[in-house]
Amino acid sequence: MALSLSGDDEEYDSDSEQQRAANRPKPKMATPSAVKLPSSRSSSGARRRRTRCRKCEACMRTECGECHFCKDMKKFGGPGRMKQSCIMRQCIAPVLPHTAVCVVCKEAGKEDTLEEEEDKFNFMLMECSICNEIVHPNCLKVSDASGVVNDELPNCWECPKCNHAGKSGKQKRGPGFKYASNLPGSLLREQKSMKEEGDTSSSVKRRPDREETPRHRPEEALHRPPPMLSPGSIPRPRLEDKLRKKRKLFDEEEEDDFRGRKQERSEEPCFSKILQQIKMEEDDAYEDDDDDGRELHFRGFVERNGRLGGAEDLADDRDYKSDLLNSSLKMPIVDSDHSHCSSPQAGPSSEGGSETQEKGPRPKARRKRRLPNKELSRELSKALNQEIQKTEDCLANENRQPLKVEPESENEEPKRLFHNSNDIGEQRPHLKTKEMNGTPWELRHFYPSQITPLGFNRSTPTTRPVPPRSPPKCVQMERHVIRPPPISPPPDRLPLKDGKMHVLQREVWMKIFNHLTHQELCCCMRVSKTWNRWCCDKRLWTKIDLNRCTSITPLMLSGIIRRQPLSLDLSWTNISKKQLSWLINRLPGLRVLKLSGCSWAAVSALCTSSCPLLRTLDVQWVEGLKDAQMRDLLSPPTDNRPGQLDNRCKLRNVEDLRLAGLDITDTSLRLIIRQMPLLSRLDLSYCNHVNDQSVNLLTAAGTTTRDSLTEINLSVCNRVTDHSLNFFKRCGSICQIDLRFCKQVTKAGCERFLAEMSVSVPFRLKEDKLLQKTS
DNA sequence: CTCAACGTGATG
DNA sequence: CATCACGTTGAG
Repeated sequence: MALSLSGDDEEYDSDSEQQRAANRPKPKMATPSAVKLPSSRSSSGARRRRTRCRKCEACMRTECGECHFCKDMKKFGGPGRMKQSCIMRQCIAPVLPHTAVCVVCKEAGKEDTLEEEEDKFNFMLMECSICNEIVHPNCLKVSDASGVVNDELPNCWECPKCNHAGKSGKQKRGPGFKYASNLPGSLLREQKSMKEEGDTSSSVKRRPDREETPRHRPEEALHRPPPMLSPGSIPRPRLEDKLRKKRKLFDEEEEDDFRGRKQERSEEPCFSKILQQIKMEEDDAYEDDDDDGRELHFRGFVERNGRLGGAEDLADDRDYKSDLLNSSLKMPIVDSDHSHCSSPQAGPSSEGGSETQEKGPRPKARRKRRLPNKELSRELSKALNQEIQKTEDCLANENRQPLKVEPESENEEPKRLFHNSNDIGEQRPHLKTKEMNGTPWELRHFYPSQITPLGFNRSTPTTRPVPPRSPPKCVQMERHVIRPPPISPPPDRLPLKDGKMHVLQREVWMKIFNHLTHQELCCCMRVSKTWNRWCCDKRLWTKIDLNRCTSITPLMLSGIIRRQPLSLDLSWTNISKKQLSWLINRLPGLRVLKLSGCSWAAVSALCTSSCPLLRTLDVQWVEGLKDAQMRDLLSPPTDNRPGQLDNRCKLRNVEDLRLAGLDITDTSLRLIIRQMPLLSRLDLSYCNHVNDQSVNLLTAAGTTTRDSLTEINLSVCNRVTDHSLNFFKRCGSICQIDLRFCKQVTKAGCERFLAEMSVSVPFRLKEDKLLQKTS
């Protein structure tokens, strides 16, 4: 990244001067801001500036070249005045600098030298978010005053001193204190927070963040369920039933579990035997959960406290899959590389103090979740939001549909429904369909059932889910920490109750976990902190299927990122462009992406994001995806400054392309032929514009598809005739030609093809008009 | 040393 | 408030 463009210096200087002359009459920054500290944090001297972790998704990414800050950079031709990191590269877990030392013993963090989690914590450097002091917890001889570990930032806590002094939250926190979740790199909104309502101390800190942004609730839009999805694969429960169903997912007990105390967790039937043995990292396991995984807790809390009417419904509308994923999101922050993991934790921290008390003797520090200090990287957040908003706006325009969308009013609606709740509202996916404004949009995509005669195991058309309205104002997008997926997450062995270690090593457990379904994995993740961590191993989540999931929530998105799947199925979901874009940018290794039935608005995220490793792209039945859109999808990035961006097709490595049901013509096919040299499987079924000429193109001399194509699906392409079969004879690698339900293809034609091919490449008719190479 | 970019003050 | 600007810190 450190592209050195020193040659620009002169230009920079002069430019800078000019600019200053123009914009800043008085360069009066006499005071070096980084040195002179505001009085508010004079208590303990200068803060150490944090630095990139270099490991998180964001850090691993390259500069987008498009954001505000990138554009400012000299290497992108900007003046270089702002000196800010690319918004997509904002580290989500900034660490203390290597040079940081304990104020007491003057030594660096020593956690690496220790095995025991607890030791690790005691010997790692912790920076107080209030007084900024950096110490080894062990060096503080305060016995029972507990520090409050901040989950959002590695090595960050409220030290016992400050915590004890009763300082709280923002008031005491230095103004510049940066929380990871504030970073644009983690732009998802948080879904935590209900429990925080009862959290006296923290509510002080957190409420403001919420209250400052009560106006729009992007989530409500996101959670709005699409109209009646009724695919066979996933029964769509009635709202009232969903909660129950969802519970079934894990176990009947779960519910009680969550309603009640988490200690009962070990009752989960599926593993109860083992569980008894496992050292309950109990409170940890749960409370450790990352913010985004707290919905269930949250519900428990709400119910327990009886504060919010209607809390019962909270999860009711949650989609089956969203529940699955969300619950599985309950990952302790500890799975990040930063090992404050060892730190003991408590959950909802000071909820009326009950938590802490109940727990009896606790380790020194509790964990507390905090809402990000919004003030802090506000700028960056906004930068990102604006970028996003910009694209969304453009998109909205370009996709202007007959019916108008009224995001504002849409977003208001839920508020009335859930008065109490900024927070609740966002947790509820369930505005009733009718509240969705009856947008014709979804209706227009009601494909007649007859169009799905084939037993594709692919998505078949149904009603489209309603796309989430993009939040009218991005400002409200709160941040959500996403931590990189753990790689072989420690520890190596499972701690048992008696202090011993389980005989099986992690990798053996992993083999076992490998046999579990995702549901079961989610179940396991609630067992203990260790299991939680292990079960989030991305090896266990290579494929994530959210097909027809009515509501893609931020929690799910972050869960996906953490698991870094190779294959992601978002078909027939209402994912938004913003969400998809966000995802893609964070899934650099994605191989398979299924977006069938999504809106072009969403799919267009692919135009601006790059997924170089994508092998399979399924965009069948994507609303509004026609030639023009296909062009956008396939054209190289528009910003082609030399040496800056890859000017090859973003989808150049796609081997399997599914375009069923699209109104595309040969124009698109030409592009595809040119841009996807590796294309091997092509699904053009239900493409009414596809005809013999299209096949001619695909198989023409000089095209790569001629040799690369192995399977082609032209079923229900009524303009394709027997003549196409002649073209296929030129295909060197073709193994399967699906012409089922092509009215103009005759059985005789197929048989003629078989006969003629039999000399060189024997084919057979697997089904009527389905030709397949034998052997 | 250079480069990146954090954190915060100044400005509009 | 949002945005710009920049001294300085931190990494290499």
